[in-house]
Amino acid sequence: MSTIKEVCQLAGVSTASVSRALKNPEMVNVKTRERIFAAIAKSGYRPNVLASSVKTGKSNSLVVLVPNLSNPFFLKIIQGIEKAAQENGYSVLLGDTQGDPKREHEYAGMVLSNRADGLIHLDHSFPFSKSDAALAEKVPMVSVCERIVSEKQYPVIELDNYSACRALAKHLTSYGHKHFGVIAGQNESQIFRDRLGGIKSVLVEEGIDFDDSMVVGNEYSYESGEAGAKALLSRDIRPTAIFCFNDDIAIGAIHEIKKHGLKVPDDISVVGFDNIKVSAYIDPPLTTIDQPAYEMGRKAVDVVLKQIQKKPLTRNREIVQFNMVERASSGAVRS
Amino acid sequence: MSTIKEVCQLAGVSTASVSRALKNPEMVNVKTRERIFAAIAKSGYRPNVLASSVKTGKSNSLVVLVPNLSNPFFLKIIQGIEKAAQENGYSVLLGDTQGDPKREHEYAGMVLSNRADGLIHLDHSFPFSKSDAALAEKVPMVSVCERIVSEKQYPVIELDNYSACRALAKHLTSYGHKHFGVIAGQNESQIFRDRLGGIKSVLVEEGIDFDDSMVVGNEYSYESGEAGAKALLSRDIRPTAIFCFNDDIAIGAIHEIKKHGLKVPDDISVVGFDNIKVSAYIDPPLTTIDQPAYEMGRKAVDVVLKQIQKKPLTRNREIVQFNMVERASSGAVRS
DNA sequence: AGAATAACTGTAATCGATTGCAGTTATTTA
DNA sequence: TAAATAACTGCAATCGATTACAGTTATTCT
Repeated sequence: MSTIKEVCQLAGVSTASVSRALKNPEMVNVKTRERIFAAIAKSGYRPNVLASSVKTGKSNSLVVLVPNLSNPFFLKIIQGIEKAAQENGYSVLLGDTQGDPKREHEYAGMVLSNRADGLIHLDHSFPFSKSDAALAEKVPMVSVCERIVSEKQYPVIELDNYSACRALAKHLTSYGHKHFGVIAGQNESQIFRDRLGGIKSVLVEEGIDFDDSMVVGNEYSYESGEAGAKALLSRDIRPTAIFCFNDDIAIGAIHEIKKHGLKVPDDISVVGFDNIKVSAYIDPPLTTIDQPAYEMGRKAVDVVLKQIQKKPLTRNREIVQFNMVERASSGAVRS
Repeated sequence: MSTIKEVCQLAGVSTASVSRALKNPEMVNVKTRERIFAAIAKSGYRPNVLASSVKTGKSNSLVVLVPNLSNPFFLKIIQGIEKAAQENGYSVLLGDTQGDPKREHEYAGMVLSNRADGLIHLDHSFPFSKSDAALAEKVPMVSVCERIVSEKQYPVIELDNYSACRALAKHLTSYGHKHFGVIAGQNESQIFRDRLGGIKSVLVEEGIDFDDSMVVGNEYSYESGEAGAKALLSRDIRPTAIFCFNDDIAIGAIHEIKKHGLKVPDDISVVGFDNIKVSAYIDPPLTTIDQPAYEMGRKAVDVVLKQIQKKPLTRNREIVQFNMVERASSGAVRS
């Protein structure tokens, strides 16, 4: 690997000029500039970005914490993040935390050790360890989907989960459903409260009874969907419609329901959340809430970059639009 | 952000001792060490990893090039990479290339500019630009699934695609199928040749006619699966079994077949490749080849780390085991 | 033509670490 | 107890850049 010095030698100039030729070409005379570029080409010189980072104090990287890389919904967000980062000259450090606080601390620490300039978190946990909490105060950090629980209110890109679930609930009640089940994901999160709140608000309006024993599940996975459906099907009053808090859960639930010889939506309607791609391809195609995941990723980058550049944020919570996608997994209740 | 100097002041020692206390604790007396750690704790000091990287010449990062982040199979590989990297003190820089050579060059360039120490490529293209080719000679690089096309033979972690497809083909011929279709992914790759070769070898043995007009598709996606199935269904002699070169394609194909009012597997058997998680949950569950994606990711890290540490590689091609998973999407041909 | 200004370029300090070498103190050994 | 050795510790050079400042040359203005 050749360094800036070798380029100097070849071009007969100082390191300063080489550095300027690359960063601020207009500062150096066109003739010398050409000589420098020729030397760069000949030597195969590549600036050591780490060295420059030490001097400038900017690593031009963002670290992204993902609770679960298997979830295609997160992936779509990450794609958006990655693209936006790249367009802004940033690179993305990926941290698959599996929800493990130790791993979160480790990855979050990258911002403290100058490996990254900012942090995008796809979860609600405060990712720093208690001992790092003070240092974390001024760290550029955004969360997507979930609000981070901490004293300081970090910016968040989120959906109006309450309204989205109201839309789903209205959709189902309009079909005449009266008995509902819910298969949730993490049930200590704000998302959980918002979504369940949205559902309940509609049921109250419609005068439909609902109690929390019909809420099961605590993980966003196919398996949890299967287990949740199994549990709900064994109830005395079997629900005729099930809200699943993401599409993976819904896919698992549908699988289980069919295994019991029941039909979706004839016997039970199922709705999901996220609108991952495969949801349009399963049988029956899934009614769900479309979240603009890619856009959310891009927005997260915008926000964290603004923080890094110490530009003011117009707002601390960015609400993105949802869209209910009606497909064949939901239908009229069978009389 | 406090630096090593502040810790020195607090502890009353030189920078050398602080550095040693962190990297080689046994080199410094236990009493001073304690003083240093106390000072570190008090100041909230975090070593600047970039500064240390400049000195040591190691960034402790790997860059991973992914042609398509939406593919859950790649994700599983990435999970393996990420975990193994983390265990070895490396972090992962993610590059979603979308198969675009420009983006590949850009990400591959990270190794040349000291941002990363090695490169894991999930595709077959040579990721460096022609102008960087010379510099790339000694870059630690591995590919997973696909062999990189270049003069130099880079190590690869791959499956015995030929044998895997032979297994699928035997499975289908044993069910009496005689008319086959293939929906492929990229059809200039080694994978394509190996897989098609495997299928054909069995058909030849069984005396079954097959010609290349029954091979369609050029992308690993649901849409391509749909389009491919549509094309195959319109043929004069409709295939009774379709090989799909990944599970996404198979899912798209099944969707399309059902849309035509046909049944899987009664009318048409469909087999996939990869065994992504959702394949067990679709209807009918997919017969496919299980690839140990997570393990492949881990192995890729092993190999690239060996290259980085200039340890000898035992072999240049690591073949991992496949496993045919028989599910309900394949069955006897209807008489 | 001489002065003022603009346009380049180089010197050297700096970023925040790591590490070879030498110096100091403590511990063994004879 | 003196000499030899081991165990620490600090000085200062170094990694590969960036950049304030000053110095030099070229251009413009009166």
